[in-house]
Amino acid sequence: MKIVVGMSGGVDSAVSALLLHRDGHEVVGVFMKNWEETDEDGICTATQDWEDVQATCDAIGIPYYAVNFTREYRDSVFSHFLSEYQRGRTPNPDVLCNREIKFKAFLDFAMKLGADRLATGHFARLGEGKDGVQLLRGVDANKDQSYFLYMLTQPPLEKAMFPVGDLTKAEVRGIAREAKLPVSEKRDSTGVCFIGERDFKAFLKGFLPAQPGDIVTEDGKVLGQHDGLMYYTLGQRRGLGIGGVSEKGGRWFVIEKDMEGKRLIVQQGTDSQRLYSSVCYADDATWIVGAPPMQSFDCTAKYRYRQADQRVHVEVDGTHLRITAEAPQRAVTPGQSVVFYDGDVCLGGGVVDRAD
RNA sequence: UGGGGUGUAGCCAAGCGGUAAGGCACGGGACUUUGACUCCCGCAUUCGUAGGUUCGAACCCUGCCACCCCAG
Repeated sequence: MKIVVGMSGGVDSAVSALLLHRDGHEVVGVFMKNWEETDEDGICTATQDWEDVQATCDAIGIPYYAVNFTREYRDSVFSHFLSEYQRGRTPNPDVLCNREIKFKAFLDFAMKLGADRLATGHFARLGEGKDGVQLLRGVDANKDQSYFLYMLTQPPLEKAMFPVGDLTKAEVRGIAREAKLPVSEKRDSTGVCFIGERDFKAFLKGFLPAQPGDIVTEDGKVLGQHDGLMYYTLGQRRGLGIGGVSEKGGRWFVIEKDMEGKRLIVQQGTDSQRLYSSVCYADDATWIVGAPPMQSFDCTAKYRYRQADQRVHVEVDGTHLRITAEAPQRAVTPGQSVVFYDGDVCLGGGVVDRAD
């Protein structure tokens, strides 16, 4: 088979390419550059990553290319990301990036190159179910990335391959080390995909102008000033700059954003009941096999990446969902994705609109 | 300017003669392909200020300054 491997410059995709090459496939490494800016230090991290991809492909002995989807990324991921923040919500750009870029624009590109499949270094697995291809959690529970792939549907999944999905991170590093891949010891990357780690608030400020307002308690007492509601998210505590207000001495958390009044509402203490909710409503529901298991069903869910599985009941109404959690959930945040699982099978998910 | 009170890090706040608790904030790190949460580490040679008493004071005494309260 001819397989295009999306190479990020990291170990996971490098080992993915290596394993497929060893299996005798015709492998082509392709690097995506989707963000043009340099980081705070003025260094274009993409340059280093591209060099790592070249060195890795040379070490494996496969050809490589670089493609640029900067425009597509900006138009179908970043613009939405900004408009969501503008609305005071907290989007997850990476779930969109997977659907719109890696498994759409990039997949199309791979197909044009004549590839049969597109492989990536995601820690997730694919399975065969009676309703089609299943998306499964990666074997390494600690690194499972199926959460970020929940928006994928059958067409892209039929072309996808996740070679490291049934390996642990330690095994991946071990393979890279044995094969003497140049990136075997490279540090795992975090931060928004393609944009990377950076001072998030400062980054947003570069796109969304400051709109100051009051930081107030539930009963309206003004505790301080904030520079823009969009820079904060529910459940957040750092960056508020308020302390020692009362002898209680607890930490303050954001419990609500009053967009009209430009007020950031905070509450003291970790036990703030206002931060918890059992019922939430989500939109834009998507399902791996194209449809929900039933119109109403029980399963487990993650309200954010890496959260422990939560028992929930889901009621489906078109693309709208009503989700009831068995245990109250902390800081269910509009814009974030709720992703459903049945055991190791990722069913799909939706985007939180509001929580009660 | 009569009386009373208080002045400890950015904010709360312990300390009451023996050589500066704690919390919040903040900074750094860990964790992490979103944003958060969480965890770890750091954070006053100095206690409004100037003197004095004492082997030794943030704690005792005196002057001054600032703020608060009650009287005017």
